[in-house]
Amino acid sequence: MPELPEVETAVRELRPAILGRVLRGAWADVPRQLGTMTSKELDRAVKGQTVVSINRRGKYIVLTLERGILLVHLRMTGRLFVSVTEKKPSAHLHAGFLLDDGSESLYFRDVRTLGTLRYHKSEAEVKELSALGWEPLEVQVTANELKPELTKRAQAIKVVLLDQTLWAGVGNIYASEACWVAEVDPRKSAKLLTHSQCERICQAVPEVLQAALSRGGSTLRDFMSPEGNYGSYQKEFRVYDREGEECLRCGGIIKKIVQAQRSTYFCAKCQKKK
DNA sequence: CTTTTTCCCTGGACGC
DNA sequence: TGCGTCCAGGGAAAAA
Repeated sequence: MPELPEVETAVRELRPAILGRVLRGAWADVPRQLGTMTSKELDRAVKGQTVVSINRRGKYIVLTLERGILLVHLRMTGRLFVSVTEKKPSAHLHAGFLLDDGSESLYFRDVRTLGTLRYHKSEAEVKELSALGWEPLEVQVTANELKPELTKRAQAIKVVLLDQTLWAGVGNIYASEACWVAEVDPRKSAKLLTHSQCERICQAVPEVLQAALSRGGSTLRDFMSPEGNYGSYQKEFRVYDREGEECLRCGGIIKKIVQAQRSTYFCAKCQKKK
């Protein structure tokens, strides 16, 4: 569930909690989450390094250390938080980083263990980051810039919005919401969008993400920020998770369909403005 | 090359 | 109540 607003919320709360602190060691108990590195190698790699900065790129959390970076992706159920070091890690804790004198740890909890935790010696070598597209809240993309990108793609616009190489950080919830705000049919082939529709998509994507961020993100099932807060933007969803309910703009009934194996919610009555 | 499908994983909801 | 099935969805890998 964590998309850009949820990841940004996590980074903002984590920043004052871990900036400048020294990592004294690390452990992780799901090898798959570390990629090719073992828990022992991770421990050796981070030991003694200070956290220089913590930022977000797309849905990735980038922890910059003195001699490397730690790349964390929360995927569906991942959560980072700082807490008193536990003698015996409780349920669903899958990685931990001892801080300073060891009395506190930065923990990674992940029920479904789909999240990833990767250490790299430098940011330059990380292809996951270099492949990412525009940062929606940092660059205001214009229709003239978007149009040629969409012309290359025959997929439905909502599916294209999920492509991290276009806009980084847009996930399933906000892709549906953005299409509603832009009054664009999510099923429409990206390359067929009019100039006006491109303009509205360029407006809607950052607008929806910013609004969600200002509410601390959305909590549908299990998103919880590092400080233990729930997001509240789910109360303002216009289409997502509202199948069968009335459209707030035209009174039509919100439909749920499946696109690229994921749910899409939309109003077939009013999301067709040229 | 691009696009689509599969897979990873657990817990909660639901039908019988 | 208990058991089986489906679903949530991000993104890499495999398949088409």
